Amino acid sequence: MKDGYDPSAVEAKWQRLWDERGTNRFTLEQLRAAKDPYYNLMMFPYPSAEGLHVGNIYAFTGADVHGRYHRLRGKTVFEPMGFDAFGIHSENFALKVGKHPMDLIPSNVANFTRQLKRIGGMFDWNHAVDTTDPDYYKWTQWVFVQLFEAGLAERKEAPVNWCPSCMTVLANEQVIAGECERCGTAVEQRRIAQWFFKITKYAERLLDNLARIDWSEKTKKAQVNWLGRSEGARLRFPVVDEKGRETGTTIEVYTTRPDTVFGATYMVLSPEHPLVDKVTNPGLSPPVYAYRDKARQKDLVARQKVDKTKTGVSTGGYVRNPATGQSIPIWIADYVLMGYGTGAIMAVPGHDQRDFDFAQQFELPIVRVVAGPGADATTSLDEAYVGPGVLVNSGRFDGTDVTDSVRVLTRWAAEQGWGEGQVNYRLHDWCISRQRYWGPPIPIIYCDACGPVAVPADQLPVVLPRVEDFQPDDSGVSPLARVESWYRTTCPKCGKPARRETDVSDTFLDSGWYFLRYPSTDFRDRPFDAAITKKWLPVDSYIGGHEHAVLHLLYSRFVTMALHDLGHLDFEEPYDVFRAHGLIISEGAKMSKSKGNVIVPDPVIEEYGADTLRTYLMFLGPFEEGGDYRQEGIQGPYGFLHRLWDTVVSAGEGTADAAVERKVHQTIRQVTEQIPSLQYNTAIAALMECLNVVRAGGRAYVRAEVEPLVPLLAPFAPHIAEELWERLGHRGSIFDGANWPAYDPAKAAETSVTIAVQVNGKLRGSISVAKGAAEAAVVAAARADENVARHLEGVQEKKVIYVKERLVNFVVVA
RNA sequence: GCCGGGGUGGCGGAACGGUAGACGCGGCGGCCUCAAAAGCCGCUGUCCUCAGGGACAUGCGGGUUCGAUUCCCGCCCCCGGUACCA
Repeated sequence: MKDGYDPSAVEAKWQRLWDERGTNRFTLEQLRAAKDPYYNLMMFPYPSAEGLHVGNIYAFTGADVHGRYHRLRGKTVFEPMGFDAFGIHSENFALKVGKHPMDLIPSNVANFTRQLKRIGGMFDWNHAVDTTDPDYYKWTQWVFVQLFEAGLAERKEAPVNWCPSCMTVLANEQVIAGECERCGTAVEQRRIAQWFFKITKYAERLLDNLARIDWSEKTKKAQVNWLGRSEGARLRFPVVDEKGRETGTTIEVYTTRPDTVFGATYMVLSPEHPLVDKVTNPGLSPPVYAYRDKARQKDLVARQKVDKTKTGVSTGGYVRNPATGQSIPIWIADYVLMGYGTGAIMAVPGHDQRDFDFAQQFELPIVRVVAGPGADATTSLDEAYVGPGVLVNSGRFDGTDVTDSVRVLTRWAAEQGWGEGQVNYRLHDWCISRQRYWGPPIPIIYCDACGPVAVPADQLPVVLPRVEDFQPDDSGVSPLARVESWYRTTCPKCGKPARRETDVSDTFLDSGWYFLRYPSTDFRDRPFDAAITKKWLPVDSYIGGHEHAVLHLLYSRFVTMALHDLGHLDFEEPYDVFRAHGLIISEGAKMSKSKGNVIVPDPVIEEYGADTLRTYLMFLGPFEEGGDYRQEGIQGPYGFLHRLWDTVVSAGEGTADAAVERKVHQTIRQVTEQIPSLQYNTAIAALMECLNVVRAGGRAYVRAEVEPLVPLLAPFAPHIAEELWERLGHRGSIFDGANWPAYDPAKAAETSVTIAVQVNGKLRGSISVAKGAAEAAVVAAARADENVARHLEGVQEKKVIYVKERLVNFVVVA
C-alpha cells in the first residue's frame, strides 16, 4: 500500500506541530483565563544518567492518557513535568563517575526531556521545574523559613547511621544487614544535631482528613498504618530504694493495656533512656554501661531488628508498681525503643509476648491478670494471653471484662494521680537535615548572640556553592563545612560574625511543594501566585508510584497543611484524587540488569513508534496493577494501529450498517466509562473488538463506522489520531476541541439477546430472542431447543429460574 | 510476624452471583507477495466421543445458592510494604 502507516514520520510531524503551535503549553494569560481547568499531575522523575526506563514511561503514559481524555471532553488540562534532581543518588553517582553533579544534571535533564517529548506526553514545557535550579530552591528554602518561623522546625540530637569507611551518613535503605551497601563495612550509630519538622503535631489531622479525600483504599491504609494511632495511657511509676522508699524520681511509661498494670512485674528502659544513670545501682554500672555502649554501636537498622532472643541487663534499681504497691526491678533492654512512647515500658509478661519472652529468658515473674474462657487466676501461661476475658489477680477490679477494663483502670489511675489516658502516634518528626552536599542549603544562620536565625527572604536563595571536593569526610558534617568562605557570614539580626548551617535539606522537601510551583513558574517574586493557585489547585488528579504512598504523600500533605495554617493556601489537602499505578515486570520477572530483561524504550520507539509503545503498555494489564512486558506482545497493538490506519484511509462513503453502528455506539459507551476509571486495558480491547466488527469478513466499511474510533484512540495513540483526524478533513489539532464522541443509547441498544439455557445449572443450549420478549415465550423457546428437550425428557421439573435477558434454568429431579 | 494485593488456557489478561477464557500474544493450516514488512481467512483449555454431544476445568478443602472465578469459613503459595510501636 503506497500510503501505509509510517509511525516515525507521523510522530515527528505531530511533535513538531505541537511544539510550533504551542498545543500543550500555556501562557500566563491562558492559565488565568482557562475555562474548566483540570490539573493533571504525575510524580516527577529523578533524572538518572541511564535515561527513562519503561517503568517511568508506563506511569507517565497512564497519567497522560487520563489528561488527554479530559482534554477531549472539553476541559483545559494543565499537565506539567519536572525533575527531582537533588539527592544522594545523584551525588553518589557523580562521585562514582568522578564528575560534578552541576555538570551531570543538565545533560541528564536534557536527555529526559528529549525522551519525554518522544513518547508524546502532553507536557507544558513552559512550566517545567528543576529542583536544583536556584530559582526553584529559593522557594524550597522559603518554605523552610515559613515553617521555622511558625515554630514547626526544631533542632535536636538524633542518631544516624555512620559508615566509618566511606565516612558518611547513610540512609536506612543504604544499610544492608548492618553493613554499608557500598563498601560492606559495619555501620555504626552516631548522634548528630539535626533539623526536624514537627509533623507529629499534625498527626491527628493527617489521619482524620483521609476520610474525605478520594484516594485508593490501599494508599489510605498505608498512611493510616504509618501514622499508627493507638489509644492507651501514660502511667507514672515512682523510683524506690531497696527498702521501698521513694527517691523522688518517677518514670513514665506508655501502655495500650493500662488494665494489665497489676501484672506489671518489672520495668524496662530503653538503653538510651535519660534516667538509666540515675536508677542504676553503682555496683551494677559496669554491665549496664557495657550493654548501653553495645546498643549504641549498632546501626539503626540492626538496633530495631526483631531478634528471637531478647537481651538486656538489670540496673539494680526498683520502681513501685502503683497498682500493687510492690517493688519491681528496672532492666534495660534494646527491645524497648527510645523513639516510641516514653522510651520505657511496664512489662506485663503474662499478656505481651515480647515481655513474656524476656521474662522467660531472665527468670522474671509472670503473673496472669486476664482469664479467658476456661481459665482462672491460677491457670498457668505458656505464652502471653491477649484474648478476651475478665481481669484476675487485680484486686478490686477482678471480674471486670476486658472490653471495659482499659477505660475503668485508666479512670482509676487518674483518680489516684498516677496516670491518664493518652493517644499516641507511631509517626516521628520529619528529619530534614542531610550531612551531604547535593541539596539546598538549610537557610539558617547561627549567631552566638541570637541563636539560630532564619535567612531573611530578601537574601534567598542561599546558593549552593560549586565545590569541587564534595566527598564526605570523617567529621560527620556536610562538605559545605569545609568551605569557610561560604559559611562565614554575619548575623541578619545583630550584624555580628556568624556561621551558616552547612547541612542541606532532604529531597522530600523539594518534592513537598513542587505541585504548588508548576502553575506559578511565571512568577519570580513569589513561590506561588494566589490567584493562579486558587484557580488551579488543589490538584484534580495525581498519579504515581505506590513506593511513595507513605513518605512523599504524607510530607506534601503536611507542607500543604502548614502553609494553609499560615495563611498561604486556602485548602489543606493538596490532591483531590490520587491513584497509584502498578508495576511493570518483564518476561515474568522484575526488571534488572543482571537478568538482562530491562526494556529500554528508545529502540522500541525506533522500531514500532511511540503510539504503539503507549498503547501496548496500557494494554498489558489493569493500570493500577501493572503488567508483564513481553517483547512479542507488542505485535498486537502494532497490528491494530496499522489496521486502523488502513481502514480510515480507505473507508468509503455511505451510511453505516445498523449492526456495526450499534457496536460503535457500545464501544463509545464502554471507552467513555472505562478511561476515567483507569481501566485502560479493557478500553483498548473494546476498540480492537469494534475495529474487528467494522472489518469483519472483509466487508466494505464506510467512514461513519470508523471515524469515532479516532478520538477514542487519541488518548492512547495521540500522533496517529492527529494524522487520521486531519486526513478525515478536520483542521487543527484533535485536542483543540471537545472532540470526544457522544453515544446514543438508542443506537447502542441490542435488538435481540442470546439467552443461556441450563438444566440444573449446566449449560445445555443457548437461544436468541428479541429484546423484551415475554418470559413465557422465552421459556417456551428454551424448552423447544433440541438438546434442552433431550435433557428434560423423563425428568420431573421442580421449577424454572428466569433471569431477564440472561438465562433460563430448569431445575429438575432425576 | 503484621498490613495490603494476587493465584483463571502454552503466555499477558477478560468476566453486574447468570453461556468462564473477551481482547491480544504464541502455535497450527491456508491466501496475498519475486521476497520481506503490513494484511487477510480458519482452527487453537484438557480429556472422551456413536461427531449429536458429553465429562472435567478459575491455587487447595469445606459451605451458602437453582446457579460461585465472584459471597462465607479454613488452609497453601506468590508479589509489594513494614519491622520488637509497648
